[in-house]
Amino acid sequence: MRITLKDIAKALNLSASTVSKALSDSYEISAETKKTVKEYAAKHNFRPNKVAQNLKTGKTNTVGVVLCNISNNFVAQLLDGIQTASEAANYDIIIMQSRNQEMLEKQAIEVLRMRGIDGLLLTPMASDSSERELRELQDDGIPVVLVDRTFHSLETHKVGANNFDGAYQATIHLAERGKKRIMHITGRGLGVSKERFKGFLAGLEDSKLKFIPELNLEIDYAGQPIEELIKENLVPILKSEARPDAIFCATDEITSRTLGVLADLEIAVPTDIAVIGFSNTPNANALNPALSAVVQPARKMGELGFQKLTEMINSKNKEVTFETIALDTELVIRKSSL
Amino acid sequence: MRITLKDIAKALNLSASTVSKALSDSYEISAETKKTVKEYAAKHNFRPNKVAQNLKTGKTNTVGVVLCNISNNFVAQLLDGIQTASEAANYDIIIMQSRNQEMLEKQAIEVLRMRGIDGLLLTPMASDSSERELRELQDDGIPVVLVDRTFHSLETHKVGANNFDGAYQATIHLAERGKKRIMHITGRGLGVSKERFKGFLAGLEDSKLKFIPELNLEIDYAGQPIEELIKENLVPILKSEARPDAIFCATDEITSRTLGVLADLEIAVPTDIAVIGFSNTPNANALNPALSAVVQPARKMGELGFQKLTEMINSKNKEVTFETIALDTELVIRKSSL
DNA sequence: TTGTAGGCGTTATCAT
DNA sequence: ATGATAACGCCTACAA
Repeated sequence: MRITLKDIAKALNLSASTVSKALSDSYEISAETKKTVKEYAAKHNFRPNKVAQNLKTGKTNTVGVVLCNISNNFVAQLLDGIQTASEAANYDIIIMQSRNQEMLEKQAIEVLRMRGIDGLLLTPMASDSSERELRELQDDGIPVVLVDRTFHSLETHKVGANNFDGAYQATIHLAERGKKRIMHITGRGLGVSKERFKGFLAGLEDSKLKFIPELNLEIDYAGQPIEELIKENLVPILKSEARPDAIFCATDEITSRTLGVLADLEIAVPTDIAVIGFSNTPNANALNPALSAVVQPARKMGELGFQKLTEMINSKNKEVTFETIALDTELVIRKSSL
Repeated sequence: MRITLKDIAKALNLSASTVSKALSDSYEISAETKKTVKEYAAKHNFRPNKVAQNLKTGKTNTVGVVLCNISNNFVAQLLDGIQTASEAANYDIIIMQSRNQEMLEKQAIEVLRMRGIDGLLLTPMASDSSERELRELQDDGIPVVLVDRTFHSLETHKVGANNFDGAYQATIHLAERGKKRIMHITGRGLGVSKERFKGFLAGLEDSKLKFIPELNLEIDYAGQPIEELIKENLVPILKSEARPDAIFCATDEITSRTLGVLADLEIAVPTDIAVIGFSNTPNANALNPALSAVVQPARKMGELGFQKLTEMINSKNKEVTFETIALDTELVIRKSSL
């Protein structure tokens, strides 16, 4: 069984407090005692009970991370950045998924709160999701930083990508390649996609292209089989007069799926239709064809978000002015848009 | 600030213990008192402090999950299964990544142990990684279940895939398609790949094909840029007499990367070389070309692993005979191997 | 330099 | 039906 402070104290004929102090290298304790205690502790593989420590000190040295969906490449990379930063700062992180369900998001926040964390990193589902829970957390003195979804209404630091500009650049690129009829596919109700749509429109405008309503497709993510949905919606458009010569996909998931659909339909990309989209897939060049993509600086976003959070944790009760940071995306041109 | 049991007690002129009992619906408490207490608690948004609860009861209702690398499709799906099962069982899970570093694996286990968990789910890095830490956990009465990497030496329940058979089937498939010179690419030191290699050899043998040593490539995962490594090693082989007419890739990562490399080299798949491999990518049909794959039942594996774990948690001190379960893989034929 | 006592928030036991 | 008390493992004044 696990050994406790008391056990050590008893074994060495010391008091628990002496042992505690010895282990934390208190100046009050003699070198000799420290040595004895530490040796004994090491030998018996003593580990302080964090639960008890937490209860006493109120500090957990742990940051909670609630992500919408770890399977997503972008999110996985974001997490990677968070983890890198947390290791450097010597914090533990507890990861939870909301799986794009607001109930689970709320629940995850609650669990973390009850369990004890020093701060929370969150990619909120919607612009006002879990607001109450988040405010309560803040009222308890636990800072929150929002990542990716910077459109959320909570007042705090937010770190995301420059979605407008990413979409703008991709659109300009297509226009420069001579595309005239550019389709836009996005997910319904995703906050980030709003900015991307604006960027798309601005790109069209600056390229003297008109926005074609028939070529604007909004997929409802909630209805499970995305690929089916895309296919159902896309086929009639491709057969119609409105047939596009390029597609801009606003999200990671949609980009890959659209490519899959086009491959299924044996539509040649980019010959028949050029494709570009937001995507952080690490396999862009194994896709059919190699994918031109707007890449988000996911790792950096994670690191920066974490950094902002620890800043807040370590500067309690100071007044801070909150920032919203939009990191630049990168346009990586491969074959699919040429 | 957060409200505590005591606060409620004070406010209602009750004792803390009465409040505690009322909230847990103890039969000792009158309906009326229960009602008052619960209403007050709800109104003031009381949440029991789990840390204190844990300290007292020793139970955490939490399971630790240590995964090697969440970015991997297979692992992400595994996690999905674990999470589904944990939600059903009303357990919280704490996810940590070992990122394929044994030190981080040990550390993650330690953190979880100190923090308090009722059980651990682990995809161990190597066949004897973190053995001491795991045994200690078991000695503390905290059960451990190993997932995916069933070759680990710890005595406990293990849930993985039938790697031998998956590889065997893929190899047989290639042979049936008339392939004679089948290459094998795998990762160095990955435990699961050993079984897969055996299956590959058995498949060759049963197809009356000989194993060609020049067509056996072992990639060292640790050295970062996998794609570069594959390319470096593959190019000379493709130019040589030994040129294969098919490739069997033993891991998810290698499969995607190999496809990317072949695309870069403008080698036509499957015309020039057929490809099949272990892969759980959700974008198999967006790849170039649509990928034939050995798919692992990742979600099921996660669910089953979690289930085994809760079984152990709830049947403490009973003697159990440990099983090692090998779930069947699925061979999904698409274009790349035809 | 070391020890004692009290408390973090909860629950369990034993009174009342 | 309710309350007082102790305890979980640790930390920290304060006392010795």
